[in-house]
Amino acid sequence: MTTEHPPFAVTVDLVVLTVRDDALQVLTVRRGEEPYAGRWALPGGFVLPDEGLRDAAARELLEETGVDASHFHLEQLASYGAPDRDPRMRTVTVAHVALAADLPAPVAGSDAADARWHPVEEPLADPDALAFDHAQILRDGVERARSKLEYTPLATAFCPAEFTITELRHVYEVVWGTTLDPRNFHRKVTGTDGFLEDTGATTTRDGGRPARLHRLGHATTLHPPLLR
Amino acid sequence: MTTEHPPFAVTVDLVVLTVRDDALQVLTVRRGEEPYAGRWALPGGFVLPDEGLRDAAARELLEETGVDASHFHLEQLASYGAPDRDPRMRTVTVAHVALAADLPAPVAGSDAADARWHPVEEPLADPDALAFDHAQILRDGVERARSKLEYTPLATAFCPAEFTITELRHVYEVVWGTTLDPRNFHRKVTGTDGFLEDTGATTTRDGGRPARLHRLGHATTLHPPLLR
DNA sequence: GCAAAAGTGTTGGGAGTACACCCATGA
DNA sequence: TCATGGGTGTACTCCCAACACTTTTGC
Repeated sequence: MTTEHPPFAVTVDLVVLTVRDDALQVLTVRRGEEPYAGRWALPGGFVLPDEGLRDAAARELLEETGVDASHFHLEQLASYGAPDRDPRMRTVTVAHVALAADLPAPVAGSDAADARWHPVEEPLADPDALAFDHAQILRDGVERARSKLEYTPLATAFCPAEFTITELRHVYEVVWGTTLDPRNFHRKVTGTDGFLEDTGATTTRDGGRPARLHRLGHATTLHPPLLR
Repeated sequence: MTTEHPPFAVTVDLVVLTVRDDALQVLTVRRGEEPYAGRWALPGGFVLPDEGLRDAAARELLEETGVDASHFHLEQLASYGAPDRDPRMRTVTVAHVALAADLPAPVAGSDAADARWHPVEEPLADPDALAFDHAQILRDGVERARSKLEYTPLATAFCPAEFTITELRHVYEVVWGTTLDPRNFHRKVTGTDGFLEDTGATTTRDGGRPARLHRLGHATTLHPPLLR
């Protein structure tokens, strides 16, 4: 190491995903300041001097959604630091992905004129749909979520604490954009050790015969995985 | 965003892995300066003012090994930014993983008193074996490499440009710490479309009947994956 | 010839798929 | 009784692990 330490600004940006209205949706904020004033962007902000990266992401999440971050799955995605990614200064952003069950309506933050859920399809198709390099970050975040559904029980992060197997299947179908055989899906997830825990309760909220309610079991990875 | 931009130092650190002497080994440098002077650490250094993150990692790799980074597989791993991870200042490091075939002997860099290959076992077992939080970074990097072998053709990055299937199998066995059936492995990798390309040449460098030499094919992911 | 490694054939079991079928509720 | 979704049974296919066997070299 040399004695020079070029100064950087370090931010966190968040890809907050949920399943709403049979679509995978991402939380976006409308920027109130230059650059990109009036454009949609991912929520995020500067890391504070004595704050860890994950803490900063959790704080931003709380500020943007008004809900305690301990109710989310939150993980680091990747860092983006192209020299020209922010016209104001040299900035490195540490992007995170958060997965959430259906949330209260988002609240506008201090420097966001508006906050809204958007289906991911449009910004995924248009690289200029979001400010900065946020379209690329969104692409990477969505792909992370899609692949993690294969080999972890993370689909449950999109569900309420207690859920039916059909609700879980809907998450897979929406996130992957596929259809799955309900019978085989049922057998597969109930047969994967540690994936689901039967609460004993039932519900008829989906119509038809009462469905058993489950909660997340102790597994952290799925053996065998569910493949797209 | 507010108008305050706390200053950070941004560095890159490298988990450079190779297969040598039937072991997975990592490139380490002995630190010449405080803090942690005399301790082993991962190679790395500060990102320059007009340099991208990947460019910085490639430059450090070149400085530490003396070999052109275009001959490596290099990918971003994760970022580490705990407020107290560097006693000198607030530092965020963007860790990368590099996978290499057997290399020329490492060269000591400008601020590294010594550079050496180490089997990964010892630093993986001892959290204090490396300076800073580098033992954690190494753990994450090794796990990344192990899992990527399952669903990408990345094992070839540990091989010379042309290699036999037995040499490829040795990579899997060493990185995963398992043994694999030579006959089934052979059938599996030759049957996975795009994994390998037959050069037509043969070699007897492994002894016994001549083995066909292969190079990496056009596949970027493995269908189906090879499972540990 | 013998040892060593390359490569092929065969077989049995386990997992995924497709789909028939029955169960339990609301209307 | 009918519609709707929950859940089980079954047969077929395909992949894969296990291992016998043949091929081709160096010594």
